Amino acid sequence: MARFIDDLRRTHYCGQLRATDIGREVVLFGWVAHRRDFGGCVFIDLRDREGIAQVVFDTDYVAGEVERIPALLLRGEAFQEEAVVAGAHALAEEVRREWVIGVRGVVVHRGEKNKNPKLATGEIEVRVAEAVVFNRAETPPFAIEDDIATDEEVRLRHRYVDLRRGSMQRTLRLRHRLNQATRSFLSEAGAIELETPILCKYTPGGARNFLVPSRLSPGKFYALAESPQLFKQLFMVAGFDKYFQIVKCFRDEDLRLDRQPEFTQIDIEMSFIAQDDIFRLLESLMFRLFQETGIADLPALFPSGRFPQLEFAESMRRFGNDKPDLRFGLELVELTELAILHEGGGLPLAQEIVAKFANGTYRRDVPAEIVKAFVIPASAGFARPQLEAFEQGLREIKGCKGLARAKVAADGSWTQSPLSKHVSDAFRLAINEATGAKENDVICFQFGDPDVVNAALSKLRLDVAKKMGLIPQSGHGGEWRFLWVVNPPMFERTDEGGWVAAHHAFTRPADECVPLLETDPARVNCYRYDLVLNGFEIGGGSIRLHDPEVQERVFRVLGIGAVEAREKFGFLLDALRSGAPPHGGIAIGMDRLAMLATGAPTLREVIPFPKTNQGVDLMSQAPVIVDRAQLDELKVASTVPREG
RNA sequence: GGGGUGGUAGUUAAGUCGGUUAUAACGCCGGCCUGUCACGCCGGAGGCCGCGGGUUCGAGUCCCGUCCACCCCGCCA
Repeated sequence: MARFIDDLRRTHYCGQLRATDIGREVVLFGWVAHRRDFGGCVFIDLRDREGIAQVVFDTDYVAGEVERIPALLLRGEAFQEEAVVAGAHALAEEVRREWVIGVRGVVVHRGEKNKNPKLATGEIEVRVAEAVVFNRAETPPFAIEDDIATDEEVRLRHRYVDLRRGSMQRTLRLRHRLNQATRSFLSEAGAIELETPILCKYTPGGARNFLVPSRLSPGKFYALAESPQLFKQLFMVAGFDKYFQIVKCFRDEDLRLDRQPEFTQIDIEMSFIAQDDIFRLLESLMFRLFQETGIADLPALFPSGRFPQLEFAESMRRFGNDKPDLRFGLELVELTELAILHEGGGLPLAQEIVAKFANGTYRRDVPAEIVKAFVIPASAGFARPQLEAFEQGLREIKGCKGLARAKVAADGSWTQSPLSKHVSDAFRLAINEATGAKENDVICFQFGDPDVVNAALSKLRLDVAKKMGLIPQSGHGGEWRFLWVVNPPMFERTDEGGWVAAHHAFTRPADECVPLLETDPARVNCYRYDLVLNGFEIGGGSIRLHDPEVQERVFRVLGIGAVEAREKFGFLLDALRSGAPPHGGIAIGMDRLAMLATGAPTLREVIPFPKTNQGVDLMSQAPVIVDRAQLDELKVASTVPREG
C-alpha cells in the first residue's frame, strides 16, 4: 500500500487552508506552481483547483503542539523524524514547475512580517515533514497563470495544460453553475428534461448537416442533429406539456469567434402558451442564472422584471440588423422617403433609386433599394485616415462599393465630399435636420440594396462605437442590455422570385397576417423571436403552427405541394395531425451566454476543447484520414486523391 | 468560395536600404543562498527565421506559390 493516497489521504484542498487551521496536521496534493530555493529552506507554491498554499521545506524546523491526523495519532507515529524531513528537503531541491507532489505537514502562522495579502491562504503556510513526487512533469510550453500572452494556437495544442490555469478553471466552473441553475430552475418551472437523438434523419434546408455513414445500412447516412427542433415538437404532441434539455447541436457551417461546429443549447418547448409566456419564463431564467453565478444584479437593471421588446422592422431601420447592441446610441437614419420627396436632391445615386419608385418598379412599403445615413459625431475627433480606415472596413461586406462621406461645416454646408458639388441645398438641409448633424459631424451614406446598406451601416456603427470607446473591443463592459426582437417577416424572396421561409415552415404567422398569406406574403410577419444581449443573438424561437389548414396555406406560398411536403416533413405532418396542442419554444446558446457572462473574447474561451476556424482540434488533430479498410466497411469512397 | 492580419529560440517579441557570428525578456539547465512569494546573484545551453521555389555574389528581409492560426463577408431557418 502506498504511503501517500492510500495511507495518507488528502485532508484539505490547498486553496482552502485558513488561519483557523493553524496547528493542524494536513495532507495536500497538487501541482508545483513556483519554487523559491534558499538552500537550507525551500518555498513551494502548491496549487490545486481551489487555489495556492505555500509549503515550506526547512531542515531546522521543530514542530510545537500539533493536532495530529487521527489515524496517525492512533498509530503513535511521530510528527517528524529527522531522516524523513531531510528526505523531503532533498526532494524539494529537485522539484520543478508543474510536478505533481504530495506533502504532509503542519499549518503554521507565517508571522506578521511574512504574510502575503495577495493570497487567500497568505496568512498561513505548511511546514512539511514528509513529501512524495507523483509525476515529474515536463516543463510546460507556457506559464500556468491567469494572464498569459501566449498565442491561442499554442494553448489549444496543449489544452490540458491550458485548462490548468485558474482563469480557465473559473470559467468552466461557471459553466457548471449555469448548467446546475438551468436544470433546477426549469425543473421547478415544471419542465421535464428529456433526451433526443443525435443520429437523425437528414433534413434539407437550414444549416448543413454532418453526415455519419451507416455500417448496417450500406450507402445510407445519418445526420448529426443541428437542433432537436422536430423532436421537441413531438414531445408536445405526446403531451409532455413542458420540455427542456441542455443539448449538443452540430452544424457544418463556416466558423466565427461566436460559432463552433458543435455547441450547446438550452432547448425549451411548451404547450398551450403564448409568446409572452416564453418571454416571462426566459426572463426569469436569465435573472436566476445571473444571480446564481453572481455575474450581475439583473432585477436592479430591469426593475419591471421584463426585457424590452423591439419590432424586427424597427431594429433594421434604427440599427441595420436584428441583433442591435443597445449599449450605445448612434442610430442609423432612414432617408429614402426624404430622397423621394426631394426627387434625389441632385445626388445621382439617389436619383436612380427615386426614379424606380416614381415609375412603379419599387414598392414603398417594401423597398428594394434604400438611402440611409449614419453620423460620426464630431466629438469622436476622428481625422481623415481614421475615416478612411472605417471605409476600408466596409470593403469586407460583399456588395458594398464604398462609403460616401460628407463633413458638415458651421453653416451647414458639406465639405471634404464628392457629394457637396451635386446635392441641392434643400436636400442637404433636410438631411442635416433629419440626421441632426452639427458642425464637424461626418455624415456617412449608403445607397441601394437594403441588405447591403444595412450590413454596411450596422458594421460601421459598431466599428465607430468601439473606436470611440463607447463599448470595449470585447466583453460586456459591465452592461447587460437584453432585448427581445419580435415580429419578423415570415417569408423571404428567392432569387427566382418565389418565397422561402425566413426561419422555418412551421412558424405560426401572426394572427392579423394570416389573411395576407395569399395576397401579400411580403407583409406576413410571424411569432418568431430572438433574445439579444449586447449585440449578440443568444437565443431564438417561435410559436409553431399547429393548425393543418394554415400549414397547407403556408406550404402553398412556399410552392411546396402535398407530395413534396410529405417527402420532406412526413412524420412531423402526421404528428401535427394526430392531436397537436398549440405550442412553441426557444433555444438559448449556452456557449454564447457563457462567453458574454464571463466577458470572454471568443466562444473558444468557454469551451474546454474547441476547434479552430477550420474545424480542427489542434490537440487530437481531428479530423483525420482513415484507413481504406474503414471506408470499405462503411461502403464509402473518398473522391479526394490520397497522398503517397 | 472571397477579403484582411500574422507566422523568427520553449514563450512573447525586435530585426534598419538585401551585407560580418540573427537580438532581448521571460522560461530552461548548472552553481550559491534560511523568509521568499514575479526571490536574488553568478554562469550556460537553446534557431528548418512556417514550408517550397525564384531573383541575387549574398535573402529572416525582395518576388511567386503553399500551409497554418486569427478577424470579417458569403453561409449559419
